[in-house]
Amino acid sequence: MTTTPPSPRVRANPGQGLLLREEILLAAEQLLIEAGGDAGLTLRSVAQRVGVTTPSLYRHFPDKASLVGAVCLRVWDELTESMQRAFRQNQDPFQALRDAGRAYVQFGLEHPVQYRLLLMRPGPQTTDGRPSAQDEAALACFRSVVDAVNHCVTAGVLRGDPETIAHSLWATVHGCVSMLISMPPFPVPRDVDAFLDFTMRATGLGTALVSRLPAPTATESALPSEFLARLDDLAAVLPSE
Amino acid sequence: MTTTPPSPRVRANPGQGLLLREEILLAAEQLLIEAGGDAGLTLRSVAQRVGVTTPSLYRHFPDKASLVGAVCLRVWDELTESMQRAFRQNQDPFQALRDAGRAYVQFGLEHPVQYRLLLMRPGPQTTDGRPSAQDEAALACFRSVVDAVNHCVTAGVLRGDPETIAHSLWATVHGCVSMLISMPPFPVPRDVDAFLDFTMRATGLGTALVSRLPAPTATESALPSEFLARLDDLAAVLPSE
DNA sequence: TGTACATCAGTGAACGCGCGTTCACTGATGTAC
DNA sequence: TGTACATCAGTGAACGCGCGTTCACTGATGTAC
Repeated sequence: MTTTPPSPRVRANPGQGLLLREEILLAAEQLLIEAGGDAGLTLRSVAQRVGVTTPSLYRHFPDKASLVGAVCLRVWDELTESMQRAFRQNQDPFQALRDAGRAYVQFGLEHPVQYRLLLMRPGPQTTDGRPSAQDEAALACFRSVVDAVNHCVTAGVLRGDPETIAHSLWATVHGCVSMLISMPPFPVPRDVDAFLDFTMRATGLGTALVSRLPAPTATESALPSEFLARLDDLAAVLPSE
Repeated sequence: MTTTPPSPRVRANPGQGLLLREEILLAAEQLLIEAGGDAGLTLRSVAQRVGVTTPSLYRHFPDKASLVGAVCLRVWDELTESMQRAFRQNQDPFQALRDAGRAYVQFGLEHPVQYRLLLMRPGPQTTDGRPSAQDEAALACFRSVVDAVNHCVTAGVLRGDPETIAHSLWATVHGCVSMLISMPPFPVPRDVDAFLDFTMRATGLGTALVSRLPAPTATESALPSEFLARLDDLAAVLPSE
């Protein structure tokens, strides 16, 4: 956003280092987007964008990984907030889950580089044994989804283990985002909205259905005609607004 | 696999360059796995593993990207083959789709680095305008899924646009794999198999259900109690083996 | 009120590394005459 | 049958680049006396 020109920078007073830290984070995120990922991000470019020399960044972050990590932490908070907004704005817990899913997808499509940074990185980016601040932000985000699923269970819309269901729902929306922003070398859906609506409805209703099936049941093979006939009946019951 | 020791290499005769090309590809894939991705792959390491000097690789591949691309091409073929095996071995088209999905997930979990290379790369890796050999291999893989969906449509199990449905199903299994191999900083499912079974059943049955709903219908908000009651009836119809 | 000092944000120059890639070459082979 | 030659897989040394990071420094500020 704030394209600070490389004007001669006024030196911050002692104790005011946080201001520059803030500017560095903003510039880093912006350049992350331009570079398409952390591999393409350069400390030199961050320093230049802020209007400062490169070693100066080391007053605020011990190394490049920490800088990127700090950006990620901030993005996690934004993602969590946009989902929790959906939770707050819905009375019905199933509807809340659906809107949160949409918020999640929208966030991913609007911030593909950041999304990739949070959720599509190669390995477990652990620096040491215990969870980092970034891990905790991610965990908080996941927990809020588990809570929302739990409300559906309490309301009788879903059944079963909330954490497993949350993982399943997350995997589906993550698959949608991931597929759309990674542009694998085969055709992108002609109608992205139709694709998203279809997938999210199928997952939502399918989860409601499957969570009602006896838990450790053997997997169904073919779908019998009686089942298909009842599916047709069921479709007629759903309200169309 | 074939850990060729750095023994003094016998020079191939003119016209036999393909042998070394084959060895290079094998070594490259192995080192790709060890390095965790193409960013960590080094031409020097490939050459060393094969037992040859680095510039020698340039007799077989114009640059590093081409070498990685050639590995990808091969992996696409393996993935396609493992899914088509599932298609061939099933009479019932819905069951075929389910088994293909399982084969897909299994492939991804067993070859995480390669999977990431094929389906989780940053941008459209187009060198020029027209599709590369890798693009065509990916397209062939996707087409085979569309065909399988089409069989389900013909059999009356699914309804609607096969390509949209294929995208939707692919997104779901891709989400599962992607989530499991990327290890985002929140808890991995306690029981991976239960998670996978649940997700794939929900998607399969949900897709069968939603494909029966009037196509461009408004989205359902809350699930009415009548719908939930019928879901219970429906669950009783499904055969358990 | 003036002065010496500690603090610390930011500087300028450079190090050292590993990488992809290039270049002129070598030498064993199959082939044409 | 012998000889000159074209072919081409592989070599050895090096280039040049951009990167993260380090180091000794500078100089404006607030504060203690």
